[in-house]
Amino acid sequence: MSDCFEVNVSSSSSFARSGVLHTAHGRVLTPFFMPVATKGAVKFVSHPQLVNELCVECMISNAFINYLKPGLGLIESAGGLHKFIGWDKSLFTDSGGFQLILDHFVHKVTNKGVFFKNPFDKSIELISPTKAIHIQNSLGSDVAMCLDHQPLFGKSRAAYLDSAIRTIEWGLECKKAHEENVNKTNKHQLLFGIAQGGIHKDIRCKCALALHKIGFDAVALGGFGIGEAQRDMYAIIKEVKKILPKNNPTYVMGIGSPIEILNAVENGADMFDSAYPTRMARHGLIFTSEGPIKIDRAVHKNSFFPLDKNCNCFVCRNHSRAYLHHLFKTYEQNGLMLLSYHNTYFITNLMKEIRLSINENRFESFKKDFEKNYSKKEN
RNA sequence: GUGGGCGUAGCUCAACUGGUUAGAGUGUCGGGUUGUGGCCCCGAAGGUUGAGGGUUCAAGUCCCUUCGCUCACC
Repeated sequence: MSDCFEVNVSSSSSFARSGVLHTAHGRVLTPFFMPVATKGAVKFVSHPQLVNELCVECMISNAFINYLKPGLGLIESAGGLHKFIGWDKSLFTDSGGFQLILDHFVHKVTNKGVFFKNPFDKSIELISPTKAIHIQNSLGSDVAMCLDHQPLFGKSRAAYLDSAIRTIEWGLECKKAHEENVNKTNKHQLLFGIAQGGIHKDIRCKCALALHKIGFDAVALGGFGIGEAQRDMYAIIKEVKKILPKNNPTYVMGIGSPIEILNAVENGADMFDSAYPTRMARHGLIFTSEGPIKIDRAVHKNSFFPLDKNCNCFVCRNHSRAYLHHLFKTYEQNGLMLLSYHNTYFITNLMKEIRLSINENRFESFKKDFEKNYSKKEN
């Protein structure tokens, strides 16, 4: 366990806490949410918007996807992923392990690693845990994630146990590769392990503890948001928190809906990433303080109200639902841009308010008020 | 004017020699979407088969009349 994370304020009535994550590209206040920049860009949200207007301090890219295109050679020539994409703040990379559950990427999985199908030339290639680390070393991200293994939701307990054991074995290999490799572009790259085990508390806890003993900078929780009940996820987060040191930054991977984030924070989560806010924006589902709305619904066609009357983002200050409905229904790209902007603002603003409420020791009441408003369903 | 072709869901089209309750795509209206995908998935509504008459146990389908569109030739 490194000293990359420190807790500042702990809630007196829950596991919620605020703190700071230190990376080679600066400090990130926790709890925070990372927008997903799979190919080095958040879909439909520009870097200037992220930095200047949305105050995003950290995002996550995908090592495997960048490895396929444009390839490591080009990114190394540029001086690493930060320089290639022009991002001077903290940057995580996901190993590509999550793509394990996507049929069109995976040929087969063995103890050696994942045999991926390259979608561009149809070739099959082994991504071993070592290879996954070498790729992320080359990219030079601030935080590299181990290659992990997760079954599809609903598999047997035995399947979850197998994947947890495999994830630990792969974690050992990742740690070894990370220590041996002389990093070209980021000498202070952190390495996080990922605990698996589905909703089985004992498997999760044993997996998390084993990973902790390997000596990662943090143990994250993976494999959520794929079909399990939300209360099961919160229970797992709480159980894992109990057995890991207080200064383990708890990264709950793949989670991004407002209610889930609030409950995860209540149970001790410190960081999140998810394509959910931006993907939902592209699909027309918009977060508002009074619950999610679908902008393509006919009810918004003649509405000159903003998406969210309580939101202070550029879109809500300047545009009506009628306009955004029109852009969305006519496939105008600016519609996707404005909606993605709003959803990203909504989540980053939520995180800001969560941090503030924890620091002022009123997180529970903030959460209660938010949830009450969010379930109004008047939209 | 003469001859041919075509009129079926909002739109584009299916329906073998007449034979269950006229289907599909798209669009419309709902719901889903979480560590690549601008997609995709699920459900619902929507038809006097241009109109009128006839033959038949039975007509979107065959016959007659009529209206509309279209092509060719005068």
